[in-house]
Amino acid sequence: MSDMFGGDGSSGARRRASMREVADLADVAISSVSRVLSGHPDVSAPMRERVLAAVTQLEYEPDFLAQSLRRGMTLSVGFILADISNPLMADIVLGAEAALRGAGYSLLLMNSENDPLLDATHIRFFQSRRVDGMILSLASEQDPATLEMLRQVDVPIVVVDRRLPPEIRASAAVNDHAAGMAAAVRHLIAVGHRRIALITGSVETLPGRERMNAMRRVIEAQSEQVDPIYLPGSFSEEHGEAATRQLLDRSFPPTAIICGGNQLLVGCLRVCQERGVEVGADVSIVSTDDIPLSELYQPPIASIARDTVGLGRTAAELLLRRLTQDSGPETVVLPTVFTPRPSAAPPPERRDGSPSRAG
Amino acid sequence: MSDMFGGDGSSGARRRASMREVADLADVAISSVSRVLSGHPDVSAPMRERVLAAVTQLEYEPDFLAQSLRRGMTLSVGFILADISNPLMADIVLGAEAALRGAGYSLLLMNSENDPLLDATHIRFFQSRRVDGMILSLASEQDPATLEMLRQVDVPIVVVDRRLPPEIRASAAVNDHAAGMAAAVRHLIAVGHRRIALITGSVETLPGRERMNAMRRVIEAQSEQVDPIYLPGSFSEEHGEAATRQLLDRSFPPTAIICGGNQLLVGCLRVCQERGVEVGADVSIVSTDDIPLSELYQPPIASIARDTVGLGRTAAELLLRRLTQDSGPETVVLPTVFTPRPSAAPPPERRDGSPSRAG
DNA sequence: TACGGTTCTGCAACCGTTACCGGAACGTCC
DNA sequence: GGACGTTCCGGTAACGGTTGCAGAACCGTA
Repeated sequence: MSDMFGGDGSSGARRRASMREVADLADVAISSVSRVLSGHPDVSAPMRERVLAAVTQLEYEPDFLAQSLRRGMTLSVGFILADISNPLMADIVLGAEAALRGAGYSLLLMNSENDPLLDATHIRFFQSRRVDGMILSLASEQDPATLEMLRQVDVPIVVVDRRLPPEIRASAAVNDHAAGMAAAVRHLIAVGHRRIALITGSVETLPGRERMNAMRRVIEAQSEQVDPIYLPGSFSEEHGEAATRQLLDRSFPPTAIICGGNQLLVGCLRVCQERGVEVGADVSIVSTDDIPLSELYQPPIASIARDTVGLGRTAAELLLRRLTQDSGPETVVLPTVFTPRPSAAPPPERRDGSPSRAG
Repeated sequence: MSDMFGGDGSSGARRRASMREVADLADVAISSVSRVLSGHPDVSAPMRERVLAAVTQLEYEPDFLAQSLRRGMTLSVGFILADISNPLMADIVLGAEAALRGAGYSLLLMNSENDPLLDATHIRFFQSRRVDGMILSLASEQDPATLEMLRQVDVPIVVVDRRLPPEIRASAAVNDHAAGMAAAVRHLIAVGHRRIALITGSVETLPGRERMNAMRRVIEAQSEQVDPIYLPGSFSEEHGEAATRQLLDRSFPPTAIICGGNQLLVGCLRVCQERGVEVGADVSIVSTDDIPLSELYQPPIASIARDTVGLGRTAAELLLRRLTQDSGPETVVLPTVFTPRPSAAPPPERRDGSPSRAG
């Protein structure tokens, strides 16, 4: 192994050179090396030459760790989300990572597995890692431990699709879930549905709450008599399945189901197929957060979509703004759009106001 | 702001306490605090008491940065992948992150956007960040700049579904793509297909190469006359679309298409729908890397699946083994399984004179 | 009492940088 | 020629920890 060190320098793992060695080789003080590398004006041309020559000869590269310790910033951002395997989250990370990378920051990623306790643990962990900021997609907006932890945080925070008490001073990148949901519900009512179910995730998150409220408001404002069914739970395939089963088991099942999340949709479709319920005929389906499945399914699934990559990018930009300028917390609201597709069709003929499946 | 510091300690962002302050409060030397916290045996019970009391009172938490600098390890792992928004990659990250987190490590994530140049840049960057190890899913196994960079790396490397020259001494977590692909091709031949196309990604990655080679081997070993078409390219929806178009435009289009990647499948299905080509009837389709779409599509898509989360976990475990014990590089091969589904059906009757099994 | 052996604690160096401060060298002007 | 201002550079104290080493205090024993 040791024969690899100080070899011809063309290959093989070499020990990293430190500033000290550069200084010795260039025969200058260590502080001068620092000045040259950080672009300080007080350096003469000849010295800069000598130092840079030594730097290239030794392939010196500054130690980020030491720099961070000294400068008091790490150029890293902590990112917490429930589950990276959710394509929605993955897109958000994709957008955020690219934007942050462009600004010289890197991303520390942790999954909370939808557990508020893990959220709190991770936040504390990021603190001791000295991240310069955090982007959070919390499992719950209401968990006391998490909120208490957040109050202790002394770096800028940006939440994605969440709303936090103002004293936490978090910026927020959110979607206007109400608009898309309202459009979807109005569409369903317009084509004739009178019994509409919403399967959604935790009401302790902004999307869960807003979608439910928006649907409720639309239905209340409507002159016709519409019968809503709300089934909040978790953003998981399991809840999608269980809720759908429960809906189909009712003596008067809904004629339309809105799935508030792509995992819920997967569970819902699985049960529909299992039971031989024909989507777009026996039951209409609307989903949120377009995934390939919604576009390519037969019939294509109507959905309430949004620019998820853009959401991540926006979150990163909000954080960068707090990091570079020291502005206060801001909130950016991005649109959602409802795209009607054949899965949202008129309900089957009613014969007696009872179970609609003609079989 | 300053009124928040040193307040009642119940909330608000406080300045972090340093070891110095803990030592002062407990009236011991700073080194004693360190010993207590790191579980050194040379500490008397009364001193431990005093120190721990001070620690809780000040809510002291050690600075990871300083510890890393001193100890020479950061407990962090760099992870490079092409694109986190690919569910396959996301699952890998999910598995790896959980395993690493369990061992106290955290994940630094960067997307390479399928650009080998970015791979090289990120690797260098991770070096200066002093990560303790790297997990890589490289855009190309053959890019000279990347390989040269990798030779300079002095921490353990694990590649996911890639193979590197032995002098780089990387561990590898790979799938046995050949087995699944061979089973799929044999199945297609058995049900009567004689013109089979493979749309796949870059041959500069292990899955791309292995899938192609496996198909070639099966066809050569076969007694019947089978006509293969290979369309390597990139793992993207665009390539999936373009390749499918090209296939369908042929005067004798293939009766079966194998998509070597979920993004390719999306592109392929999109074009099939666009052209009104009926999957499982006009053309059979097999895909790799099960996603919800393959299971729920009508007809369900036959696929060559694997445990992607397990792949990520395995990669993490391989890395941990190198970090804790200092064993040499190892390779772990995980299975792939072919699941026949209705999308892989016998070919339609031929009119062009070539043999066909009368279904 | 003198001695050796434990057990505990503090000092100080060090990890690799940055930034402040002071001083040397030089030029300029009266 | 002395006072003063620039320009450039080196020394050194941090940043917040860890750890080898030396020494103090205490014990038992001869």
